[in-house]
Amino acid sequence: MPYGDAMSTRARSEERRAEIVRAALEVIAERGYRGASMAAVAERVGLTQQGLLHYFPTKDALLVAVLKERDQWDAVPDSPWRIDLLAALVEYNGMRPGIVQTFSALLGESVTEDHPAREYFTERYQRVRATMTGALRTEYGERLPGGLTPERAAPLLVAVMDGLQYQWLLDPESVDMPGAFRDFVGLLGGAAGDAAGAGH
Amino acid sequence: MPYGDAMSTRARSEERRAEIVRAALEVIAERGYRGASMAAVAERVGLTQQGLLHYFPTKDALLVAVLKERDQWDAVPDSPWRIDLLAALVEYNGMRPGIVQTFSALLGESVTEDHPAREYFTERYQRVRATMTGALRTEYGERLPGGLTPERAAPLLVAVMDGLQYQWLLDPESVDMPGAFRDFVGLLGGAAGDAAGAGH
DNA sequence: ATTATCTATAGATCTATAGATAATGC
DNA sequence: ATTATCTATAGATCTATAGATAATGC
Repeated sequence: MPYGDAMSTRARSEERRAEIVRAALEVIAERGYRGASMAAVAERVGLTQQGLLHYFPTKDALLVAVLKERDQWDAVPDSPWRIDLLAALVEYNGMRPGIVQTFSALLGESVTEDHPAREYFTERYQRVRATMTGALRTEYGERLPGGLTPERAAPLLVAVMDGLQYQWLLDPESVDMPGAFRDFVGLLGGAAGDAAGAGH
Repeated sequence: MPYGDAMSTRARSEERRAEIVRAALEVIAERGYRGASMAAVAERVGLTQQGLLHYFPTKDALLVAVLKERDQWDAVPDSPWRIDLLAALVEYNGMRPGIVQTFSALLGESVTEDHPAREYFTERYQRVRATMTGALRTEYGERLPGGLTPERAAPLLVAVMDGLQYQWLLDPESVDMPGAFRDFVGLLGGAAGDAAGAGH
């Protein structure tokens, strides 16, 4: 029994799959999806390209697994998200540039034609905007600063998260991603500081 | 004289180059940079791939020309930008999804390793954040809502612009990019509406 | 002379299929 | 039987080089 334990074939297979998905996340972070080759992923787990195809019969099948992984990752339940949890998530993301890079690269590619992740991101954003709308309403009620409603603030919240990721990935020294995100939350909360132009 | 006019060889050459760069913008919008082939660009201007290499001897050389084009495009002079001009730019961008898609795809790819546009975007963002800081200071002075300074608001402004582009490209029906951007500007200006949680 | 293009082609990759071999689990 | 891998390989691409041909501009 070369594995030295009682793991079933099925369990070992699942573990191998997970290992492959992790490798794929890395390779996509480095080269994007279109630039990632099955051979590069295979090599990273010590398989030949054809051995990898035993687990994921096409490149797209592997991408699907990667995207599923993401959904579990920062598993935003459709239910209640709190804004302070969001800030904590951004803080946490600041400690794992690899994952952030994988999905920022995928998001960027996804706007190109026929990209296999396009539908995934489109639907994900609809869902996330709805979730954020709910979180904002719970936290701040119906009226936000600037005369905004939760519906109108939600896309901004999402945009800030994504946009900051690009600036931070390109230049982590110059951009304090979690700090900037808290700044934005403060803006929505109408926190301290002055109203516009008041002081000087 | 097959061209029927007095255009010099040099001028015709320049025109051909411009034509090629336009084609490259399209192909990159459709497939990203890594996914774009020189042959696809060549075909679009009615050349063979090798004919194209006469004008741009490598794929990277063509990318450099594309990025230069961009700098002229929304030529943000290092000098004064006004916030209302920014809003107008976002409005204008809403009418040219092709260009937005080209550069959103490039930005996404640029975070991957050894991407030939990485340095370009890193430097561009440093410049743009500085420009925006100046514009915010001119417009709103030293104190912004939420206790922000122009320095801290600038990365948020940039992030909102980029992030909204992705949401809008993926789902133009659901996202009013220019409207959302104006919402954000209103937030910075401390416009109408209530302070946090005031009403309900 | 220089410029604009073309044909031919080398040399790398890439995805995916076919089919073999060995080990594992009923 | 099923699962895990491998070798071999077809069939597409891709970038880039070499070298020819024809037209343009001193």
